[in-house]
Amino acid sequence: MSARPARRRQPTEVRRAMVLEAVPALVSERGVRGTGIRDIAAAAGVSVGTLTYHFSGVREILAESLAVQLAAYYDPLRERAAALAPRDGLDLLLAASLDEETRPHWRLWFECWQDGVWDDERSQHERYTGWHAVLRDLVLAGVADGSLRCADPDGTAARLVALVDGLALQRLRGVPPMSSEQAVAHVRTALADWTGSSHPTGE
Amino acid sequence: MSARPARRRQPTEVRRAMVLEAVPALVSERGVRGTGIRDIAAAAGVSVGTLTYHFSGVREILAESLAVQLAAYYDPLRERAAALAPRDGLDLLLAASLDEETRPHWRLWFECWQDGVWDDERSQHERYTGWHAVLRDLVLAGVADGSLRCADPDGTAARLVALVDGLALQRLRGVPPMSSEQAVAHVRTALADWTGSSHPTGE
Amino acid sequence: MSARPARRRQPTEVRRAMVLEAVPALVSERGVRGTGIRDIAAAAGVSVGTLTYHFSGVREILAESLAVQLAAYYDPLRERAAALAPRDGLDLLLAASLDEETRPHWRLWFECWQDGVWDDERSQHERYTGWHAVLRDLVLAGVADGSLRCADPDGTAARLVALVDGLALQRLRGVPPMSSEQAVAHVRTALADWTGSSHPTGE
Amino acid sequence: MSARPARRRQPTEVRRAMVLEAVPALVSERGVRGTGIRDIAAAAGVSVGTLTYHFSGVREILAESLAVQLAAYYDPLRERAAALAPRDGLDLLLAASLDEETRPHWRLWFECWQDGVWDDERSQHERYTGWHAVLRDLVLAGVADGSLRCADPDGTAARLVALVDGLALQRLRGVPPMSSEQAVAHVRTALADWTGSSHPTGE
DNA sequence: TATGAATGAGAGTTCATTCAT
DNA sequence: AATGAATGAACTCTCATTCAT
Repeated sequence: MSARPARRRQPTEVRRAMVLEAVPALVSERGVRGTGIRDIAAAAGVSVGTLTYHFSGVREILAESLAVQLAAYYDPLRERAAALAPRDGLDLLLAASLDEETRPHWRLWFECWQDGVWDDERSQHERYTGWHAVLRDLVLAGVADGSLRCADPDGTAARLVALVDGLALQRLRGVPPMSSEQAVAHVRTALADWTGSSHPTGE
Repeated sequence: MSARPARRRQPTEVRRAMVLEAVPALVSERGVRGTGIRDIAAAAGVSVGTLTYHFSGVREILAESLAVQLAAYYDPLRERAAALAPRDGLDLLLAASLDEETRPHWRLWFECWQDGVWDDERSQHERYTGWHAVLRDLVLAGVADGSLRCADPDGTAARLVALVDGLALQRLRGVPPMSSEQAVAHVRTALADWTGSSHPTGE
Repeated sequence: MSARPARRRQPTEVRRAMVLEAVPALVSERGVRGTGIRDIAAAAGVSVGTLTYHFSGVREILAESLAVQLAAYYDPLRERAAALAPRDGLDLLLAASLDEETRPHWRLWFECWQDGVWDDERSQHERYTGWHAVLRDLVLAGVADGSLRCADPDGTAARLVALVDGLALQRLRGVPPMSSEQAVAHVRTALADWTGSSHPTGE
Repeated sequence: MSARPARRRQPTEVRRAMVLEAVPALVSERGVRGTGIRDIAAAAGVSVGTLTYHFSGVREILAESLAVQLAAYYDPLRERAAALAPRDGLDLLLAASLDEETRPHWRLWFECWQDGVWDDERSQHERYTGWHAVLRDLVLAGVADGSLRCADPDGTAARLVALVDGLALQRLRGVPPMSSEQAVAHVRTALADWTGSSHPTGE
């Protein structure tokens, strides 16, 4: 509508943040491959030159975007989980990983990983071993306080991570269709089977 | 006269098959994104024109190739499984899905899916509902013959599919590292927990 | 005038030659820096894609063009010189290096050298040590047959090369203006002073 | 308040001079082509905006820088030469043109000329006709005082200029390699041959 | 049926210049 | 006087597709 939004100057950090905000929706819609620097520029309301001024290139934009996105979602979640009893924290984390709103996260995640957006393994390692460690620690804590029973906490955590990944992937794929509720139910069933925990919400 | 003998003329179906044979090795090495029509032409020993003559485009080549590849792997496997007792057939299928040699399959599979190589959902649907149905039927058969105990065969099958997907994905990703043996052990543990089956090989 | 020249197919070597022919005029007019792949495409009457199909990139086009150009000019010249008496051959070579038509050659040469169009030193080395050797051999031959007197043939050749380069550069630069005739006269004067030879044409 | 102290305000002429000082080192290292306005800004410790405020553009910066640079080198040299006997002054000038430290000068010079950094011919004309005139005047003075013998002072000066240019070019090019000493020896040999002067240092 | 030269849109990146602050 | 964010045209190169042969 506006003829020209006029050139608004922003400090680098602000502009970077504004751009990064625009990316996930784009990637969620068109995929990493289909998201060019010109698309990002249009979505962010700036010129391509502005993007390469504030970022080293498309790769950095995507990588940063993903990192920001993941941190924004998981960090508060982890804190909320830490405030709960181990069994409840575990349930919260697993259920939240598969709820309706996480779709863009998973899409971004799988696509970035596949495209090798990260040259270094830092982020990947961080995300995965971090995620795995959080689950394992919660299982251990649950075992310690007697709310969970589990012979092999490390293996259990690995299976939970894989199950969540697989369910998320299937939901992303869309065939066969699986609702968020179904996915969460699946992971809760597995958790119950593996740790003797009954569903906290089912009480 | 010419030093280079003209290429042999082949009926379409023959030529198509010859081309499709050359693709998986290529994709396994360079990925779907890195495999161009020129690469395929060179690997198949034909010209690019020949490819677009026999196929509608690069997408069709990749899609067909994947379908052929998967069928070549899973069809005999299914038959072997069908010849066994349900519990053993189930174990065979799950273990085979994660053994060392399946890496190229998984790579091809994830990449093609991600890149949206299939416009129609036919292949995907076929693969996934087929795969899911096979597992479910085996679980049902095992319950029927008393070798397995399972309240929800459909849900169990869904969880097994997801777990296998997740484990394969993690193996592909490489962080944290997971051996084929570990992956198989994980899925066998889950199977035992969910169906009361003990590992056939562990007897 | 023609709406579209229609797409004419040419064997690679033919097309390459056609493209290479178009380059020197372009570079002579706009310089290496100002000559983009689009300019070359337009001048050669093909699309940019055609250029990158037949060449690995802009660098190769420029490098090849220069090599072809230099060879086309100097090779016959060398042969003609070889057929003459040493003193006359030397004179022919020096005079021809500075005649009117060599301007594009020099332009191409200086610009390509400066822009580092050649990564390898092959071409440079070939051109310069070859050129230097030819002159030196002629001086030596002239000394041998008594038509030239020269204590240091190698040094004399080096000075002649430098003088020709410097004169060509000045003509290219345009300030102060120097005609081809003046340049040739200068190099003949130097030759006479350094070898005791009088001008063959001046007799 | 701010940690980073605001840049000192400077009168235009002061700021211009400060910037121009930073350029030659940059160009000597990265070449004219590789020197962008951002590089200059960084090297001079100012922002890009400051550069375009004080200069009309990058061309002007390079052109000015070259002019300053050349003047700084040659003006004192000319004065020193003027204080000597003509023959010795001539020798000083020629030898100094080719000594080891002049490499950056020549590089700057050739690159700027090639890139057409100067739109006007002012600087070029100044440099070249000035240089030529200085040499010619020294030859004339040498002839007048009997220390040199030369029938055509103007032509001799032209040849000396060309020879120096050619030798400098070859040294810059690096193939075949030529030391500063060799280059100076060549020009002295030529000088001796053309003016009957023996080397002042050889006495 | 087979070829491979030709195409051109689109990719990411560079960079001198502009101009609001 | 000084800044640095913003611009957009121009660059080279990629590549699936087209089509004359």
